[in-house]
Amino acid sequence: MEEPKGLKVIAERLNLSESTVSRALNDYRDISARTKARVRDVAEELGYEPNTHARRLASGKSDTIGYVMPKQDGQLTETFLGELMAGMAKTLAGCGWDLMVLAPQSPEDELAIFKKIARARHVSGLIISRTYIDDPRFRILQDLKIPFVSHGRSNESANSAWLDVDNELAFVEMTSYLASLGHRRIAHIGGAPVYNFARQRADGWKRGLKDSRLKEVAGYAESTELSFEGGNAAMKRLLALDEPPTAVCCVSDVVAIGAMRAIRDAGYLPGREISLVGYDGLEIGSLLDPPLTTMSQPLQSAGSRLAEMLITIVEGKSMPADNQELFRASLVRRGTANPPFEGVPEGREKNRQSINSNVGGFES
Amino acid sequence: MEEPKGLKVIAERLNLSESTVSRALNDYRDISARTKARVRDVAEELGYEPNTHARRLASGKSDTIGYVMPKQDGQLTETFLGELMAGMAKTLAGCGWDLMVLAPQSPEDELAIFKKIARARHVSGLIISRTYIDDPRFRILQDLKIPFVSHGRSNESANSAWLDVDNELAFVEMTSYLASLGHRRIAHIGGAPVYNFARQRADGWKRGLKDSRLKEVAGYAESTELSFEGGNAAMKRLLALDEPPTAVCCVSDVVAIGAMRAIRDAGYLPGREISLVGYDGLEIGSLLDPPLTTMSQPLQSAGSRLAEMLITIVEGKSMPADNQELFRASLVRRGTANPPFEGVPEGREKNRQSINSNVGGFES
DNA sequence: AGTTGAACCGAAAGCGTTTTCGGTTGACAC
DNA sequence: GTGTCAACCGAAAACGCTTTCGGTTCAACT
Repeated sequence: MEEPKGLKVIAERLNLSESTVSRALNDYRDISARTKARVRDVAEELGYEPNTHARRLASGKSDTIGYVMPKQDGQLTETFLGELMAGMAKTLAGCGWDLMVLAPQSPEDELAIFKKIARARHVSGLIISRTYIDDPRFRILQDLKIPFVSHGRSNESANSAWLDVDNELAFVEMTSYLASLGHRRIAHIGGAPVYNFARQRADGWKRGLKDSRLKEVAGYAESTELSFEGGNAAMKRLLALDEPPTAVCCVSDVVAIGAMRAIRDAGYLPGREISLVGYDGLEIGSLLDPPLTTMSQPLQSAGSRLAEMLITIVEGKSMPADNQELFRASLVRRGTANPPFEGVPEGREKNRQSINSNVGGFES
Repeated sequence: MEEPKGLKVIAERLNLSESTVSRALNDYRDISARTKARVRDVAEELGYEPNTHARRLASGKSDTIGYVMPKQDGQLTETFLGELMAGMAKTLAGCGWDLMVLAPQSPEDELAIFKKIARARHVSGLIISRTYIDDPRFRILQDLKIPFVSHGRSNESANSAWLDVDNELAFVEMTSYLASLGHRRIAHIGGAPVYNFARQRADGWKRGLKDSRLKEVAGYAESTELSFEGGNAAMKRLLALDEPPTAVCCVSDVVAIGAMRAIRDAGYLPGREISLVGYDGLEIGSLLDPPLTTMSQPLQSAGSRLAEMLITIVEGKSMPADNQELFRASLVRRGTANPPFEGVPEGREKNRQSINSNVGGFES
């Protein structure tokens, strides 16, 4: 009853040897075109599919890369995971590679996983994300000789492969944009300084200020956790200053949304008394009132590119250090960044309420 | 230079045969405890890690399950992917299994993937999500004899394994809750009727009406796409009715947020003139003003459970039909569901603005 | 003393590929 | 005719593990 599979049957069918069939299928060039065609036909007809494990055992390759999921510390921050992984899986599948998900439960667990991979080699490369300024994983992976590319840079990433968004540039642009609108008191709500992107963004803000010949006011550099509450609390601190800022660059959309809340609670309107720009390009930002101005980063394509880079590295076609790419974020103008407020009488509030709102108006 | 690995070295070290070592490591019971201990010690010392491919080839098992990603049709809907996959990966890793991501680009592509898996058997089971009322995948997978469990039911799921949230019950509760607040005109904004969950939720709404002895008003059953715009448009249609509803059950949080917008644009306040309940428990809902009342569903645990179920099925320890589980969603009371509006004079709007707001007030 | 049967271990046959190393052709030139 | 060189293909050895099938030993029971 069990229909025998494998190279064997197709070899017997054609009076060829298994090795010939194998090479025909793999397009070796010492097999005649005619034979290749015959083999392929029969393979097709039989619905032959090579046994992955046998192939990988024999060839010593695993054709599999792993994605190390960042620790789950919130719901919103993971919005990008789906897109990123879809991008990776898509291009990997195109090359016949597999995507394996690794979800370490702790740093020790992560290390154990790395070590296991280094020995078993059933995964030939890794993609890591959420990099720290000083990220031990870079050294560990290099020492273990596990090919990898990181989504985000680090102090340790000089010789390794990475794909990053130019966070600094994004925040330079963001800051300059606010300055060009006329703002002179521009603050920054940043993330925990262990994250590399947090540093980059803070640096960008500083450079942006400098470019616009603005001085960094004391107390304008806030740092907080990447959450709604964090943004909320940081904004409150900014509002409590003697001279509160008129515009704020936020390290993420979620933080910006928290900040919006604080602004509202203080009796102001985000985008009017205080302008605000977020980062991430979360779709949800466009549903707010007013819709959140933000910088959006490419995600699907990042996943796709990460996969491509890793494949060429694993296959030895390029060196890690030759695979370093910077993507650009782009400004999404919505409703929370406007010229500085000019003390319009209270009565006009109603008219400004839907300022720059980009969501469809009421029709009927 | 190449340090030889494998069972061989550890066998030689102990003057044992490879087969004995293998069985010792796999805890066969015809190996003495003493031998097992010795073997384990040496294995430990050498940092031995079995070759996954060889093991899988020899044993005929793959210890891998695949997760079929839903088509990417939006950003927000994928919020749950990260959590779900983390849950799966976590429990799989606990059993030494791997999680592989499959991202079909089209229905045909999906079918091709299924066929390939059926032949190559390098993945021993699948988890699918986003089920349709009539979902061809159930039959296909059964015909191909690929073990699977679905996250969500279907008309075809009677004999297969699934894990679902009791969508109907959730919407019964949601509707009853609104009725208990005093609402008598309760509408529903549902999703595309191809999705099984959309039907279940609509059914729940209807049953909830009946339970509360309310009649289904003509025009109160809206159906729309699962997006902000969809919810927005549907709500507008409801508002245009001669007798608009005083409360609306929304098929998802995103749809509810769109509906909120329409309510605002019509000059009303969500949760005052018109109450609203969403579904999904998205964290972002709590950041809105007023914060969105919603039903939240478990996600991490769902992923975890899905994985567990699939493993027992793949290992033949239980039948698919014996693995059908219903989770419950729970009501998250926030600010958009309140007793019907009693025509309070316009002036009081300011006071009601932050009704039931659950976000921290202004302190300083 | 012979039989039985645990308890423990080794030999060897796979598992389904890839890949190395030759071997056999036939053509073509010398 | 002998040599040479492509062009094709087969035999067989890996790859590193699992698992079946026996074989030996030794205690315990007739």
